[in-house]
Amino acid sequence: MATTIGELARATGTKVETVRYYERIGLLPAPPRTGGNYRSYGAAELARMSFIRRARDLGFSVEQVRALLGLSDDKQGDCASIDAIARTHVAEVERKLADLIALRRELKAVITSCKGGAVADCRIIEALAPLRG
Amino acid sequence: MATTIGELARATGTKVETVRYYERIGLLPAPPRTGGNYRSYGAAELARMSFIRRARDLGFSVEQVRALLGLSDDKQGDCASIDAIARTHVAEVERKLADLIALRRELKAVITSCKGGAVADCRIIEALAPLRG
DNA sequence: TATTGACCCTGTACCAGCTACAGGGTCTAG
DNA sequence: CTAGACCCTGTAGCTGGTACAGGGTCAATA
Repeated sequence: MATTIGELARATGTKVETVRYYERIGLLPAPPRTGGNYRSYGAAELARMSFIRRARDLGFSVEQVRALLGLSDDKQGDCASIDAIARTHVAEVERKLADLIALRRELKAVITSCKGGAVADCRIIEALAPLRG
Repeated sequence: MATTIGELARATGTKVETVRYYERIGLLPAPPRTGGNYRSYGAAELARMSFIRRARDLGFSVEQVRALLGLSDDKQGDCASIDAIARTHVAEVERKLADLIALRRELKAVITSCKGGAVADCRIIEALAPLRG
């Protein structure tokens, strides 16, 4: 049943160093050790690590994951706080999305019509340095 | 004509510490100093700082900005390398954009239908912890 | 003239979220 | 019995700044 840190990492698609890092910052509890001082993980840690990994993949910050874990441990608690964290996060994602779309538009405007001439006539450089234009 | 670091920062929409940081990492040359050891900037530095600021705003990395500055200093050089950097960057932006769109789709799937019940029945937590489902 | 307050200086430490060593120990297969 | 894959701790590095601490300078005002 018990797995090593390497197996846990492989099973959750993380790196060994990352698992140790999560332990250090208190996301993952310190597991028992074997005689040779190896970390020995059970099913609960595997589930917790999967949860962390999935939440991180979805872009939740480490602090948001910490909050989600704390809230999810309290089974009697109210789902509303969890919902609030998720909605805050989706709002952040939508803001970033809007920023990137604006950025792409500007970048494309800058890039148009470089015909490979000399730098002195480069439109990209011109577009980047409005004070010289 | 000569401006202080504070004026340069205000004129380019940066912070004083950031200007000093750019000098430290070699993006902006170290300017002459006044008798009181204050940095004294001229028009060239202002133009360079504007360029840096605009390129950073457009999401170019510091190393990309460094390369663009190096290339743009060589007026006889070929515009093609500049074009390549810009196209690489726009490709990165489009990749990030696609990632964020996928992320938003997944997040929204996770969020649907939280009715404010107990955490034990929270669909968000369920969606995040596939191993428990 | 003295003193405030806004500005400037250097140097260092800190943020997120890992990642990459260095310099060891342990375990397993051949 | 030895090679190699794995594990351990601890520390330093990455990006792109930001935030002090502990001072110095300069212009205006009382």
